[in-house]
Amino acid sequence: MQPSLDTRYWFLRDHQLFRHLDSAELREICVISNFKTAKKGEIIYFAHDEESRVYSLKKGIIKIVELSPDGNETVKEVIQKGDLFGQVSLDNHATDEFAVALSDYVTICSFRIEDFETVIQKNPSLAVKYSKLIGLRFKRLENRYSNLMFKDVKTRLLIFLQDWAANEGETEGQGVRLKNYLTHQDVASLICSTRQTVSQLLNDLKNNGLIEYDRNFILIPNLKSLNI
Amino acid sequence: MQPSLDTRYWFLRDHQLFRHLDSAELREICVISNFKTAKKGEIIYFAHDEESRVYSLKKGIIKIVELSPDGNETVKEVIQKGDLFGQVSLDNHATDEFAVALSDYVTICSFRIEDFETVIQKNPSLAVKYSKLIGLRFKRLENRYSNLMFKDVKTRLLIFLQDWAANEGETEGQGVRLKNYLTHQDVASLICSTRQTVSQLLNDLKNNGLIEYDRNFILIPNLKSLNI
DNA sequence: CGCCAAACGTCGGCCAGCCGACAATCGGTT
DNA sequence: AACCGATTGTCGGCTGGCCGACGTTTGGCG
Repeated sequence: MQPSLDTRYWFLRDHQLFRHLDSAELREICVISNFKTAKKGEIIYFAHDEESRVYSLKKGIIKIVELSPDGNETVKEVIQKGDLFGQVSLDNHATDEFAVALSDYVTICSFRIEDFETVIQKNPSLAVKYSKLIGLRFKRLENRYSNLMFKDVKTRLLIFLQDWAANEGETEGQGVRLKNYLTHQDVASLICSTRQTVSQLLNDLKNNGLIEYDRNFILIPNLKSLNI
Repeated sequence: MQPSLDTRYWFLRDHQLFRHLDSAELREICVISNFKTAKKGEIIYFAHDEESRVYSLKKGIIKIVELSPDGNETVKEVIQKGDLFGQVSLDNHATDEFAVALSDYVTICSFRIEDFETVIQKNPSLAVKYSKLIGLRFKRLENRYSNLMFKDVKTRLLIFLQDWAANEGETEGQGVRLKNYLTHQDVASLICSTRQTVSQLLNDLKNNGLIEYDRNFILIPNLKSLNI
């Protein structure tokens, strides 16, 4: 089940958080780490049904989902390779989030938060890096919040597409191609709107020649023409 | 201008973040700290017009304000004694936030983020505490975000009042009394609504006997009757 | 290859709450 | 005590986009 210590070592070594550690420190972390794999559609964890953990995504794509008050699932975040998730605030509060694999071959690595704290205590520079990482996420969330306050749905969708393109787009000619692993419902949930509205807006964009898409990809022929 | 080292020492000693440090460590921090005072209405800092700093509010109440795209000021946060603000994410990105004193005798203490990082590096347990502090703020923001998505304005206002009462209310008989230092505009901005709507809703509550208020105070006779 | 659930497309009704407008009230100032 | 800017009270009109409804398309699976 668990990969060998050697494999773990190499997994961890290329994480931004651990890169600068020397090899003895890294081996120590290998011992407390825990790996899991999953394939598309699988639910990876329920935060509340085991001890609190910090997770890091090594491979694949997942979404963090929370059940909304009305029982529907809402997507809180899409996690990319290298991102941290789970109890990043290092407290023990239960949440009703869980993660869903959006691609095959998802690999995640986790630490009990107690262990993780110990590691931070021993490696102060890791602590600073970790603080900065959380700070960055804080800013991202602040940004989303401000978009939600000031921008209408159409603008939020355009911003979303641009961010997505910036992070994962592969340039194709003058444009950008995205692998489309999100449903309209997912997108709606991420930009705080509804499936119908997203569907409608995407088709508007398509009809105006600003994007092409189907279930598998989104192509933005000219990023700059997606004006906000 | 700056208070004596002794005064600083006592200021810092009762901060949750520094409480557990021994006195030598604390004295070191005193040296790199910087104090400022302000009175009601004064603007305390523009984040972008000096080097990046982390601030801590020692005394009084302030609001963190950002100019919204349309030029109006929006209140991002109300800061209480002991809270951290400024570049808590420890990066150097300029923001166009500033702080406004809402009470007289505001005292804040600040560190250059470079210095603050050094302190963290030297005190790993401080690092963990700091990470947790940011984590906590992250959760608070997440919570606001989720309210904004799922609750209507009336509910957001009720939640706001309950939080406010929980944090700063002085019990009075069966109820809670709040010092009202926020304008309707401030409240609107904090719960993402408009002045008019807040005004209207507060008067509805008043007419239904759920609260009493004027410009100086808000009295909630029975917290539980403020049902959500 | 046909079946079925999941995802997408499209329409119209509807309403929370934003917005402009203006009056009333307060509190600080000279 | 009269003045003035800031804050609050109140009214209607207007609309973004939510919501239910229903049909169509897709892709995975037996």
